[in-house]
Amino acid sequence: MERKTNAGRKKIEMKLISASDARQVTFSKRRSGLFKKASELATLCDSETAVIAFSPGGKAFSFGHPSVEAVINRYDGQSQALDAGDQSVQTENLRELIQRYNALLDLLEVEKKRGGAIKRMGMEMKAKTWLLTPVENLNSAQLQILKVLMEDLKKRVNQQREEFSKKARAPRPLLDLNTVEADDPSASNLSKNNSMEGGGSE
Amino acid sequence: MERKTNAGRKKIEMKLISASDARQVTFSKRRSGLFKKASELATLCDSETAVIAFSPGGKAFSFGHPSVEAVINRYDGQSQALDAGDQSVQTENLRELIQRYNALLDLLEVEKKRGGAIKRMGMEMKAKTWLLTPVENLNSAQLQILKVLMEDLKKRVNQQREEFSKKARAPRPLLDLNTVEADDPSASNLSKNNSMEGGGSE
DNA sequence: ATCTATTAATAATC
DNA sequence: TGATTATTAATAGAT
Repeated sequence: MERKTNAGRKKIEMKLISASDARQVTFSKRRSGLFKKASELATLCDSETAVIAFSPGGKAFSFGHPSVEAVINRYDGQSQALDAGDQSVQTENLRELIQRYNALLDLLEVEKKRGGAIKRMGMEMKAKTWLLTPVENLNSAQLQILKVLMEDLKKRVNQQREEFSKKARAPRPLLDLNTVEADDPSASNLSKNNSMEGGGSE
Repeated sequence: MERKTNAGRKKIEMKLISASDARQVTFSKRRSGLFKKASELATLCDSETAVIAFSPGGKAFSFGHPSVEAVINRYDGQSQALDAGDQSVQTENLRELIQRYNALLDLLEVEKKRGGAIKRMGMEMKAKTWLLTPVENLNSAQLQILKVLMEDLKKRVNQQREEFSKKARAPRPLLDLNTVEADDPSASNLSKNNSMEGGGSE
């Protein structure tokens, strides 16, 4: 007969687990536990909740209710409605959307001039045709590409934001276009942060 | 002696707690528990972790290691190293960046034409000045705005993408410059409903 | 992956 | 809000 007397659970010190194997195992167990807790919180309290955790191997795991994206959007920008659906505020949203969109257009027009030199470096749009298509009519693949483009720019923006966050937490003015105009020539250097991005194998 | 015997813990059903008071209490308790778990995961496994939860009252609570911002950025910006920093692949990145950026410029130029009518709706850029500033030199507030602009477009893209996904699962084809793929052991969709939104005082 | 002995979290109550 | 306590739930260590 086998002895079934396990040592059972023991208390552990709250510090980095040095053994990488054990660390990976613990990560797996606790990740699922954490996600379960998050799920329960969402269920019991109808709370919009999101959890993101990177494994020791660099792989991303996430939980979100109703979705990670939704929670993040709500979190870092009151980006409330804007969705098609709230008939009540549709008009207001439209106005705001137009305003933002135009700002974006102007910004990019300027960037185009700035990038004149870059443009001349031998670039030529490969698929100019679909770029003429209204966003609403793009196919999945095209939208995927467009998404990537957006993320590139967003990333640049976020990096800069982090830099500033360290210095002083911005009051989060959100779309007060009028208030923002003073050119702050406080150029800062990016301080590269992490190393192994591209999804690791788990 | 006084009687200290209370009922103690009991098993509860995993469904929305109808009594708003109890729901708020449960949220508080479980939120702290969730954050503690997240904190432990980060400590034990050196895992970059972030948790965001909105209370029934609509207030946001968050935990992040090393910071919510950092984790989110890494999460939805699985883009390569477009940053200055990786000397090794700098050239490659530059080429790619230029390509993407030009695509973005062209796209938006087109969008500008399309939106001609919109533009005429009485829009005029208020803060054109800072739009001329290189992204690297924008201040925090300006970057915040820029970020919002990016998200608007990204959002539109994502919405469309979802639409297509429903109709026909796209094989996720060409130009997979870098798929932003994160495991989402996503969970259960709860029967969303309960109202009581709106700026709550916590 | 599974299985316990324990520890940790927490529902009910004050 | 904060404690207290009876129980349930999570999980460290071993298989």
